[in-house]
Amino acid sequence: MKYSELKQSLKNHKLRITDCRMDVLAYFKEMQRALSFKDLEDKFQEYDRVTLYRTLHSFEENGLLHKIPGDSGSAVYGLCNDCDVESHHHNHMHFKCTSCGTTECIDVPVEIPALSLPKNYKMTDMDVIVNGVCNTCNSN
Amino acid sequence: MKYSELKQSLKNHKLRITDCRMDVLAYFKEMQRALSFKDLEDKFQEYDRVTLYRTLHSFEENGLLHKIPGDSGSAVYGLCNDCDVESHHHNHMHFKCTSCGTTECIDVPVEIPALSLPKNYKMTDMDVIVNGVCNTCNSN
DNA sequence: CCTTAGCTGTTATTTAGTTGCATTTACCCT
DNA sequence: AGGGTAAATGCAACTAAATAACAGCTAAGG
Repeated sequence: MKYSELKQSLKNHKLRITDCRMDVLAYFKEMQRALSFKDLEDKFQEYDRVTLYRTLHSFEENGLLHKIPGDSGSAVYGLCNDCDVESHHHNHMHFKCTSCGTTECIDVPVEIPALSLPKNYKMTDMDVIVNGVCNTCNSN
Repeated sequence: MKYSELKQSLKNHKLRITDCRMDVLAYFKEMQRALSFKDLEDKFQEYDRVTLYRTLHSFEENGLLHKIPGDSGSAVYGLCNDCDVESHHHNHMHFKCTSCGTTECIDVPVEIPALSLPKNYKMTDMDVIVNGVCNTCNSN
């Protein structure tokens, strides 16, 4: 991904251009899968832990990343497609591979079914996590 | 819930009968919602933190509880309906209230749709977390 | 009873995430 | 351009969450 595009992406989300943010964003774009804090910490030893935490938070806050629910303890983040500072909408699925542990965003829209929720419950949105075995692991 | 029933429930899942396990299980049955480690720690100050952790793990391992994915950092557990040591199957939904933060198991089966997963991906199961406002919070 | 596998409490350690503060930097405005 | 300012960074200390090691105790089966 081109430098100028990354820069524009940060600007679009009202974020200042800094080395750390550029590198982290580029890494997300490159990897095309959900990354944990640990992934970043391993990759970017030149940046302070705290800075990486703050980078993740600012990205999440400004609609560049979304936090993906996971029972694994530490949080995992994935790139948003068309979110901005005002509106977050993540109507896609997440696929978690039980073999290699990686999480990916799958471009299958979550169609909200006519849920028969108990009386007086109101749904705003929905997280769907599909567990299984991914492409790469299936091939081995 | 009767003492003898709780006891039988533990036995059915091949777990020894201990004070801690009886109390924790009773609490889950009584509350009828998902509980976090912190909930237990607050409730049962007579038991050591480590023991409570171990109780949760053993319950999970033996099919008495299932871990519910959540982005909130610490894990949340809900009672299983018909699981045992061998087979876990959690085809029900989870409802997380954005207002009070509690998570409940909703007895609506997750009907696995004809997902068009990317090629060579294989699904084993699915977690569905419905976010919204619950009964009690809606009434206030 | 008595034995023993397995549960418990204690302490210590690892891992995850946050806070405060001094310094530096991006970027807006003439 | 270049200067002022709000924001980002690095560092250090701190809180919280989870796990590990080990010695003593107890449930359950004979």
